[in-house]
Amino acid sequence: MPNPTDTPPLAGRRAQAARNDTVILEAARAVFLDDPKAPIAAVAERAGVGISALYRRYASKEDLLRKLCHDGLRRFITAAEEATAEPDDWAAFAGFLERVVDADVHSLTVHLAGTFAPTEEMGRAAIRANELVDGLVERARDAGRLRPDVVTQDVGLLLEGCAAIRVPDPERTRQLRRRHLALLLAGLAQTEPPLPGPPPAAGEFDWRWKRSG
Amino acid sequence: MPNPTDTPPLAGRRAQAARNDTVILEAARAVFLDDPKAPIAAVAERAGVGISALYRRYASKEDLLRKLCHDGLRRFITAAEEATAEPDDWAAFAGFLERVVDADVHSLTVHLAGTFAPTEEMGRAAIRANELVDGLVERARDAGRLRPDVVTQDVGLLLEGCAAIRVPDPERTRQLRRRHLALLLAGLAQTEPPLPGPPPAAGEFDWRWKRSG
DNA sequence: TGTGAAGCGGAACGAAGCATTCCGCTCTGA
DNA sequence: TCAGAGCGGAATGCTTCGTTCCGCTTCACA
Repeated sequence: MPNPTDTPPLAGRRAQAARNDTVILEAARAVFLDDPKAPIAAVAERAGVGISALYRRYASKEDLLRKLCHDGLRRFITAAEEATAEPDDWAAFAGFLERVVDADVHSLTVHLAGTFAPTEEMGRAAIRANELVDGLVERARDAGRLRPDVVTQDVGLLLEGCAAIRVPDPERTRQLRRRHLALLLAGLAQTEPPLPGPPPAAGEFDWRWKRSG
Repeated sequence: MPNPTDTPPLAGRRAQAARNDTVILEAARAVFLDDPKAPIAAVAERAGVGISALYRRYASKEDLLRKLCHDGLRRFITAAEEATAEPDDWAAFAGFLERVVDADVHSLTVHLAGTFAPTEEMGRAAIRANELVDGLVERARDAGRLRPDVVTQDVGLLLEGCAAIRVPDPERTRQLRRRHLALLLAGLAQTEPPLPGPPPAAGEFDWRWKRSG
């Protein structure tokens, strides 16, 4: 095995393989975002590679799905961390939502749930993500910019709503979701009328992660 | 139990069959609402009947789906008509949305789209539905209660967002959707900040109705 | 320049899921 | 009494899909 970090050749078979790594991942992302139940072959086709190029990298479809979801979770956390750095409390909160919607990250983590067995590390990442969102919500609420009857779990619901909006063109999808989000943000900034019903609770969405979905 | 001397027999085989008509329809509604790609057998099981009871009534799965969607469209129109009768412009608009969300009608008409060939009558019904929603939007907007940059197509998007929220318990699902809707309504009643991006256009969602979904 | 194998394309395979059909049974209703 | 409406559910034939396998190409290295 040659050292991968030592003057890596950028052309030839190896380079092509390295390039395929990302091409495949991007294709998988696009395909499963479009249809979480898409066949493996669709990913291969989209990536412009054969099926064996996929199976050389991932032991099974579940493996690929897990990797994809884990990446999505990481992106989610990055978005939350970046937003947290914003000094203005409301801008931090709103900016976070915009980032997540733009990156289409919620679909990745949620619509893929239940199609694979999550790792322990993903569990930890999920907790971390939750803490970050919690912080953003609390800040915005304490600053009086966010309605007081909103809880952290509302954020997930709200992202779900945005993720549901989809048209064939990805860029147009992004625009429409932004429009929807703007509407929600305008509602979140109000204090009246109060939100009806019991607020969503912490474990109320864990069922998603149970197998066979 | 024998029937009193009445012309239509309400007990016996015939009555059971008549009862099955509605039982099957309700089961189908519940099952396909939960999973638009559910197998026919799931409907039969839920209804507590055999498969042949289904095929006696509908020539094919597509037939059943079409009937279900058409019914949903009718419910949608009824909701819009009832809401239109409300004198207060905002209450009419908000009440319409609440009705549709409560009846879970949007999922029926939209998530099933593309799984069957629509009839001409359904096309007419869709136009009628659109006109009704248009009227409700215009009224609320002219009354100054609804933000001026909202268009009729936004309503579909917004219902889509609500329909995306789901938990295993139907009643809890309804509650959470109501909560989400309340947030949206609070946003819809604001005028600032304006909604970003080009508003959704009329034919922008027709692709749903093209086959093979 | 020879060679072992990494990397790959895509056909082949086997399992699963599903719409639809079919067979035989049970009652009904006249 | 009995023809048949109504029905349950196994059987059928097809499609879809995950995964494996085979043989070819190309590169790294001697």
